[in-house]
Amino acid sequence: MKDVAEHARVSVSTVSYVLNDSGPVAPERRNRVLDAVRVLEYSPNESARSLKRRSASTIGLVVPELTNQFFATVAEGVQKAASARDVLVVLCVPDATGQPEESHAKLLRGQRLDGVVFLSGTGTLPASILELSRFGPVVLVDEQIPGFDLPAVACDSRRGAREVARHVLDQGHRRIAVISGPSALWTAQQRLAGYREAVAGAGMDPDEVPILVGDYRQASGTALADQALSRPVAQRPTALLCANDLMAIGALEYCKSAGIRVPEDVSIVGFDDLPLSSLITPRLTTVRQPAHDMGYKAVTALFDLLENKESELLGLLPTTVQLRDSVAPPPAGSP
Amino acid sequence: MKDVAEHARVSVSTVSYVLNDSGPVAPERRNRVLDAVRVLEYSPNESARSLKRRSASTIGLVVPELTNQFFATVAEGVQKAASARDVLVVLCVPDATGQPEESHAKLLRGQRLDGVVFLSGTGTLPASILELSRFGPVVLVDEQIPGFDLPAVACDSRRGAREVARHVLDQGHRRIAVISGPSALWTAQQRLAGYREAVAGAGMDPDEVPILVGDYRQASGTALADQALSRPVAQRPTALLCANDLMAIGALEYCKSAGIRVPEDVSIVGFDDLPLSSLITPRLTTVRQPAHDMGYKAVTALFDLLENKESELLGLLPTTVQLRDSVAPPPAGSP
DNA sequence: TTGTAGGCGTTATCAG
DNA sequence: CTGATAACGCCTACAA
Repeated sequence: MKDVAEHARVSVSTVSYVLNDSGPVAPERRNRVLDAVRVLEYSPNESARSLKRRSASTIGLVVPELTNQFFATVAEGVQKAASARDVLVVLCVPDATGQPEESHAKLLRGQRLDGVVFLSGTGTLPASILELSRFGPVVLVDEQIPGFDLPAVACDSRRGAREVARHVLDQGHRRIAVISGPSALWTAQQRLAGYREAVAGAGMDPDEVPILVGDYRQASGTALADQALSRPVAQRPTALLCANDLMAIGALEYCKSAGIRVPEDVSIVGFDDLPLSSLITPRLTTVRQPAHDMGYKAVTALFDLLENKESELLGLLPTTVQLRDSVAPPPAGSP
Repeated sequence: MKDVAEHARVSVSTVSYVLNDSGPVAPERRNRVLDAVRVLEYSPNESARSLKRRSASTIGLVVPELTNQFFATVAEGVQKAASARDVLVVLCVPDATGQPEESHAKLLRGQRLDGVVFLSGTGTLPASILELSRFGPVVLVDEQIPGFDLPAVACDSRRGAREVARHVLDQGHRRIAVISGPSALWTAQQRLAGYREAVAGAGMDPDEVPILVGDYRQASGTALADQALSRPVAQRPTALLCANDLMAIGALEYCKSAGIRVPEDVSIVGFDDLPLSSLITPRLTTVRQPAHDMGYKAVTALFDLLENKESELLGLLPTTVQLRDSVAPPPAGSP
């Protein structure tokens, strides 16, 4: 920067004024500065800037795994929103082993990050998030922590679950099983609640619907489908409500290997609308979440927070049921 | 830091010595410092550190899109390798619109990033990469720029392509078409070369194999499959060699909609082994690339570069053919 | 073994 | 409108 100042025959402060237009500069000298910048290919040292401004123009994105396309989509939304503000996004994939408490908190403590977008997804411990939020603003995506209202951007899982369940019930299904997500997760609770509402709405007793608790991963869908469907045909559920697509796909795999036809013998629905869900056979009936939007909005909310703007982004984003091929009326002869 | 020094009744330099063990400190005073750190929850300001050390302990990861699982997997490898070194990863998804030259170069210029791992994938302009590499070390993943040997971590696409093509030929296929990737891309060239080698190896003339050039995206697979297969059955290819899985999936979609059975009427192979490729029906025969490894190795190479270690990671990583259901012998009666 | 002081590249304050 | 100058928080000779 000193070089630029010399080259332009002005003082460093003038250079600074020009670069941030933070002060009045005579047009002629401003041009001299701009020229010098170009000639010398100067660009300001961002570390020094952060040091002085006490802000890093960088946010963190905590995500359990990128290979899950839902997370990847949210991440893209986050990235877009951040780069629209000229802010960098640091990718944090918490190590499965080890104390998340520490590793997360370290992120914000060094002041390299101004805030964090937290995608808890497969059930990180609330403790580690709370710890993190002591050191700076944190916005949760797709999850909430009941009792601690951290700012969160989520969507109306409950409504989506209710609607997709209603669709299944409307087809005539009465023997239904739920493959739920980890019960500690808000989304899993919401979806379950939605399913139960629909069941109640159809005049059935929600308590009679078997709930199998999975972990949102494909393998658990397979295992639980086995568990749900391994019984005499007359008692076997004719529809499986899966709390996410990955488990639904696992269930589909199970059915394929067990010779159970979908949707002829059993209907299956998922939740998330992963891109691959419309590629598999049968195409999965599911609930679309605005994943990209959620990421984008989370960043917006984070910046509002950083500027004390008190933006309550608490309104839930809408979900939309995607009707596809994995649902059909129950086989003839089932009650 | 001054606070810590006061609390521990030592000088700031002692604190610094302790924190980096960059100087001898009496055990008793060291403990006092460590205590103070804990009590005050002190952690060093990383911006100041970077400023002084002229290195940010941060690398950039440029990736065309995260929703592509191949990229996501590489990204996870990058993340792992970086966090093993306590280095942050900044996610850069170049804006489709706008000058990549500028936006990329900006990354390294501000010295917030020590280096960049560049995942060119769907064909970013070499110019923008070259521009970037003027300002700091850049390691390419999965691509090379012929003529400019930038350090690159890639895998042996050519061999994989040759082997999978040979498998198809071994099944008896003789009317074959290739759905290739963008001809500017090294991977596309390599794969095409591999296919041609296999064809020549089977005693056929490679120049008689029709080459349809796609863009590695699903839609182009669909369109080109249409083009390749819309002809009298007697002349229609019995096998499609697709240069990546996405296009193979597109081709599969086309076949499904056109009532062409895979693999009974036409065999299809892909390249990449995306997780979803074994989920679709029929399960796709394809070539696995060590995506995670490539990401990991790229970071290793980048750090070697940063330390002038001259690590030539030019050895190509191995690929492995995944035999699955989308290939069968050609229909009876085809030459 | 410990402390003091200077500087890393910017920005902001305050005289001119 | 412009230019010295003092921080920002840390590291590191160098001196004690």
